[in-house]
Amino acid sequence: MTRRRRRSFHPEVFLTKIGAKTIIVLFREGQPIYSQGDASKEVFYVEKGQVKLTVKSKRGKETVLAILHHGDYLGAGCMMGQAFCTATATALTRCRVLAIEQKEMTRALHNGHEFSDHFIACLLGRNIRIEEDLIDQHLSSCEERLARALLLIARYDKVRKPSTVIPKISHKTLGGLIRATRSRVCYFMNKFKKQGYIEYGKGLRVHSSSLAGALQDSMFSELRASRPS
Amino acid sequence: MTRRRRRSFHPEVFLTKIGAKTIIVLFREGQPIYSQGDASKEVFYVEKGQVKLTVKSKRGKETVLAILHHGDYLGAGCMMGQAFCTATATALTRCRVLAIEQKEMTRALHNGHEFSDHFIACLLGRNIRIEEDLIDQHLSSCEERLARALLLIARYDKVRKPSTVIPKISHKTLGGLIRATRSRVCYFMNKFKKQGYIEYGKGLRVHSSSLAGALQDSMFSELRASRPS
DNA sequence: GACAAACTGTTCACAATCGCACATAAACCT
DNA sequence: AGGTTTATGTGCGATTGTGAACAGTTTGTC
Repeated sequence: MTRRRRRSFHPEVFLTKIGAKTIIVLFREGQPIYSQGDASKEVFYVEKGQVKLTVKSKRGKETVLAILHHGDYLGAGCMMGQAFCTATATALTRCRVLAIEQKEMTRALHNGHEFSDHFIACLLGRNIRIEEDLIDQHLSSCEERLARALLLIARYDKVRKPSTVIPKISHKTLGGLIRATRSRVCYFMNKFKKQGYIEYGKGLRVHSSSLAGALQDSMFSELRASRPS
Repeated sequence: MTRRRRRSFHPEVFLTKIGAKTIIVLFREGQPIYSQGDASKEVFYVEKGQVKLTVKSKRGKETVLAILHHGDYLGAGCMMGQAFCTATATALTRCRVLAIEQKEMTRALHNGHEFSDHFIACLLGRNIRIEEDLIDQHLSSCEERLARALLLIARYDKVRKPSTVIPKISHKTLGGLIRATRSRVCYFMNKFKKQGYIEYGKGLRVHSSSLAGALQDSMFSELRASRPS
């Protein structure tokens, strides 16, 4: 499967080199980076940490669009002239984020092709990922979706094997992510726990190789092997 | 809302200008453009017509990922080094498609910034659209999803008002698109018909303004106004 | 430590949706 | 036309998922 390699390119370094105005912002756990409805005038690049993207409907229901990691861009909509943020971005962990004004971003994209290549690769990667999420929604059962979500979050952790620790992600958040109610998530989490796929209480540990068993004959059964960055 | 404007840029013209090897391919209604599992070595640009993107799971279930129109790119995964097509692309109508080899695509992206700007805009637009689809999956009812799907397909038709004709899209296809069974789609289609939102039998006509009423207090209630290209 | 707030575990009645089955109806060969 | 295939209309039992409730647990704060 295709995962982004060549982390040789560092936007921060490049942007500094060409003298682009950027600001490094640090966020504490739980702090909002931007909120749905805010004016959107800058793009954010996640250098470290995890970010939760949520959307809430008029009826008050809230859902989790994605969990983003280092190397992902946030709020790119403003590059298309979107005046307002369509989602809320919240730091799930301590985050180090690069804020880049739309103008500066455009300038960087026009300075050689190094940056535009990088940005295109990011967009393509994100594209592929959201499409997979959509496919998952359509073709997988609730249980499979949860398993996949856990595996995908786990793979972004520092400790690689045999089990990885996941930061604070509540059942409610997971429910929003996989389109299920909290009680449903709770039910399957305990099922996974009994089966020894995960353990929790004081941090969550995912045993990727065994949890991957839950995805055997679904799409995404290859999640076992691959690793990030 | 943001919809792609400035159709002033024509990939075909640009690619010819820089002497890139491209092939224009014509497809008949129902003809496959590429199939899930094929080697992916080229990107396709839809110049005219509508294309259905489908994915089928190991268990044999099939779902519709998207319906693409003129101005959309297909199979961009190969730009990220994906060796195989993850979906099947089928022409829904007569189509005029530009096939661009991956190498040529890269070359074009590095020739000035006109093309890379255009491509980035397309990717961003597609990104936004898939994200909306995902949000729709999470927050809307089956009935709302169907209404939205019909509105989105209708807006790409030539005849603009007051009602637009949609080409051959079966209930099964619609079901795949909105994550619902055929019988469910049939039920709501007849409900919409009774309410006078749509009419069909020998081609489908969508009365956008009234059908939009079904989306009043959902997200996407702005679908009424905007128009494509 | 004590209190409040947020998160977790579990249950249950009920609504939405699925997966069939069957009957037509329309479209497509030859 | 006749026969085949494909699409539509409709009903129904089985399944899945919802939403609300309530109790227990952890976390954060003063």
